[in-house]
Amino acid sequence: MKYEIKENGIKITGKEDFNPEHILECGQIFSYIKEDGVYTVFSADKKAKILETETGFLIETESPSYFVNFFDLKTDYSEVKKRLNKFSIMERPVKFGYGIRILKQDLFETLISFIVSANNNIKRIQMILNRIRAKYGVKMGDFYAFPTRNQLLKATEQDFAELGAGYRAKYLFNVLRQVNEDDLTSWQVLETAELRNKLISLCGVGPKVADCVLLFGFGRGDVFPVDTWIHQMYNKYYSNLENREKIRQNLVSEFGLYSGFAQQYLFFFMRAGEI
DNA sequence: TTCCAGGTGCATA
DNA sequence: TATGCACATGGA
Repeated sequence: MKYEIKENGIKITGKEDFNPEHILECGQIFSYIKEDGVYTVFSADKKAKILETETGFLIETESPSYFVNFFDLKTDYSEVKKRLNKFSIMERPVKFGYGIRILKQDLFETLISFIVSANNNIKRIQMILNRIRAKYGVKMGDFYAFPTRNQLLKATEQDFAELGAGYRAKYLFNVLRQVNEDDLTSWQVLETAELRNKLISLCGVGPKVADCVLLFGFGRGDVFPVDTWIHQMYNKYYSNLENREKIRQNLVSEFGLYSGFAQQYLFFFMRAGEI
C-alpha cells in the first residue's frame, strides 16, 4: 500500500492493507457514520471522508497530516500480517479482517470513549458519545468536535447521566478531575507497564479500558485487551479459564509486541460471528 | 421477562 | 490476593 498527500486529502493506492469498513467497524472507534456506503470518521475536532476509487481510496480531509498518523499509514501492515500468520490461530482472522489498521486516536477522546464503553454495547456507546459531542463540543460546520477537558468540566454527574451514561456518569465526572490532556500526552514517554498503572489508577479505568487506551491511543502493541469476546475466543481456542488477568498474561506472552494487532483481528472475527 | 453489552469499584474474607 | 455483587440502560 502506498499513500500520497494531495490538496484535498490523502490518496491511498491498494486495497489489501486499507479497508474502511474493517478499520472502523472493528470496535476501536465509535465516532463515525456510514452514508450511502461511504464512511466519514470524526476524531477530536477533525473529520475525514473515505471515498473508494478504482485503485484504492481517497481520504478527503482538511487535515491530511493528522490522518496520516491517525490511520497509521507509515506502518507496513503486510509485514504485520506476515508476522501474525506465523500463529496458526491467526490465519483465518487475518484473512477475514485483511484491511484492518490500528488507529492512533486522540488520547483524551479515547480515554473518555472507553470509560463509556465499559459493560455497554457499541450502539449505545456511539449514542452517548454523540450526545456528549453535541452538548459540549464546538460546532465545526456539519459536525461537533469532541469536547476538551475544560469544556467537559462544566458537566455535572447528573448531566452525564441525562446523556445516557448510566452509572458511568460518576466515572466521567471524577476522571475529568484527575487528568488533563497534557498529563496524558506527557505519559507517552513511559514504559507500557508504568503507563498502564497510571491509567488504571484513574476512575472508571480498569485493566480492559487501560489496555484499549494503550492500544488505540498510545499505539502500544504489547497489550491485549480482554473483553467478553476475547474471553469467549480464549475458551474456544485455548482452554477454559475464568480469570481474565491470566488470559491476558497468557496472550501477551504468546503474541509479544504483536498482541494488540492480534487482538484486533480476533475481536473483529469473533464479533462477526465467524468464530 | 431475562440476558447481555469491548467492566469497574468496593466490600469482604 | 481473590471472589462476589451492584451498577444504568436499551435491544434481543
